Amino acid sequence: MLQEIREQWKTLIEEQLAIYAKEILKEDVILAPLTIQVPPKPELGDIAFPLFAYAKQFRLAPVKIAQVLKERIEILANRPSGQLILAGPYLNIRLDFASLIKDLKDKVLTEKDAYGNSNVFNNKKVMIEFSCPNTNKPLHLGHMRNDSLGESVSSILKANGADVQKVNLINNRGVHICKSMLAYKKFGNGETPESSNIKGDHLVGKYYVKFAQWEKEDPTAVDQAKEMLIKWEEGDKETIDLWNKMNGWTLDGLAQSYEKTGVHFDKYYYESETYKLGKDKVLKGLESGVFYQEEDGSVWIDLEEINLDKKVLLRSDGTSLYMTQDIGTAISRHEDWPFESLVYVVASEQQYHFKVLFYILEKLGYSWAKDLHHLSYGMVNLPNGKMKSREGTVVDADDLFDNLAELAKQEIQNKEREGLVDGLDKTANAIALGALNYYLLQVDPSKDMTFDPVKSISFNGNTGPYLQYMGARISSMLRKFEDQKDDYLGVEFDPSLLTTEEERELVKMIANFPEIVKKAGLNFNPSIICSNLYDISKMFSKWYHDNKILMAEDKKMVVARINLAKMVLQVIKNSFNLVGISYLETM
RNA sequence: GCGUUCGUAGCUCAGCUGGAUAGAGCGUCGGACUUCGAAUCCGCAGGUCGAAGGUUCGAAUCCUUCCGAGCGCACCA
Repeated sequence: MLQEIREQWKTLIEEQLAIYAKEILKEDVILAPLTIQVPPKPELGDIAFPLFAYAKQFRLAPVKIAQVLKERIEILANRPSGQLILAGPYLNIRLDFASLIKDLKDKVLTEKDAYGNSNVFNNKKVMIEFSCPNTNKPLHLGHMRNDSLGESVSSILKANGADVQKVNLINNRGVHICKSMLAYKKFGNGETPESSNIKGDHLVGKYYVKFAQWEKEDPTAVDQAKEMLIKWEEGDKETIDLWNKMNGWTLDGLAQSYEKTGVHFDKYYYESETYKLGKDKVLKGLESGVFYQEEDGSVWIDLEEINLDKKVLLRSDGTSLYMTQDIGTAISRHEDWPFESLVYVVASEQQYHFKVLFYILEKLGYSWAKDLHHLSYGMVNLPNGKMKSREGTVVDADDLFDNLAELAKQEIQNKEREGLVDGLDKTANAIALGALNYYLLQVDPSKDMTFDPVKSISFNGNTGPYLQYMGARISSMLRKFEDQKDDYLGVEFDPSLLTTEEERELVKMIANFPEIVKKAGLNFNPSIICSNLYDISKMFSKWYHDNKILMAEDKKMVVARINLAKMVLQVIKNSFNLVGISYLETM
């Protein structure tokens, strides 16, 4: 809506510029397209068109160009709504708010949860892979950033009209899996999650750590793990049974973590099921000459064409590697669901891997290799550096979540709101999750971020709970209004009453929301939604603080402001859905 | 060494497809609740946007070089 008005003005001014140019220069010239901006201060209008770019061609000061354009446009009968403002070298527009608000209210309150959605992806089939845990240890903070991003980007793509399929890949085979199995076999004494009362994924993780200790004492440990992998690939019954048992424990534990953090998938893939296809494809590629074999039997690809070295695809003992199975996984995915785009949400440390993977698939002749995309996100670091499992500095996902939920619970109790809230634990969990998702998503995905376990997650300021609190306050106010609804029968909505600076800013933000959703979708970037969400919440908060809404003296004013609050709430709720924050009516 | 990403306030981050005076939050200090929810709001202080050149009417934003940091370049995943 706002976008249409901008474009209309842009077109009109460009037309006038062209006419003006022809008068001065006596010939047709190509003019640079007009740029659209937002003025830095409200009194300068709502849309800005800088005219510097034309000064040279016109041989006139931009201030003069602006003046002439303004005079000429003002006498035109047919022009878009709004008023022209001269601001030096800028030609600005002040929007006609009354008509904008009227249309906006109808649109937002009719479309409701769908307000802001677009169809820029035009039903495109997009598969998105994220999470991808190993079955040898529990989830940590790094996985949480991955999960938050995966869920959020999926929601954002759906809101932009994509047909999204969320997939997970369980990394359940490989030497690292054998390590925890071997340690369990040696030191486990038949311990189970039930007997030890340890969550399955944590129990398996315990033996992965144990392996690392044992490895230091026994130099044959790694070789033993490799032997186990060979046995596993041969289908040795004892090995497979142990593998099944321990994987089951881990997957149970992961399922619980996913449930708590609101992570869901349409389909699960398992490396154990895809690596064989990968192996076949590598051997076929060897036959067709895409790959080559060393004397020891290992299979390689030469990456000289893309200025890289060479990469091993099958070990000399014939077992598969990470790359081998990823080739198989991609191929079987395209067979299962012929995607038009496949997005891998994987940390930036694997950029090399994906560059090579995409190249290999292209060399193997898959035309869809060009539709593969690595959504690379930055590392989550701790104040003193990287998380290291060996140094015990890994932030465990379950612990972190539980601590946050506990803090939220205490906060509710401190405020003596336990009885007012819709379930203490339920609300505390929703607050914890909102805090976590917002914290992880507000940073540009491509950038590394620092997480301070002590200070990072607060419930005040630019945080998830702040946003939830704004939602709850609006919700509370609207409930009160509904209770007194009879007092307002027949009072019409009058948009011309919304004239304060905050009200105008709120209207603009509401009107601009669809653009924000679009931008977040095209850039695969939830942080755009986050900063917009904070901006509108903060603006609402200031407005609410300085103005009476439900308590306004005049009934018409109450109705006008309540409707604006409704629109703000709708945008906040729709934003919440895109970044994994629960909307709470009370908190 | 090669590749790649990044350097913005004490800390954590916006702003980066060039435009008007570079913004938030946290932290410090100070103010605002008999009034729609104070998990709130307001104010003070805090910046040679890593450095130097270049392109441009205009550079935090684009280009080059340098300095500094992260990540990668495994028969690990």
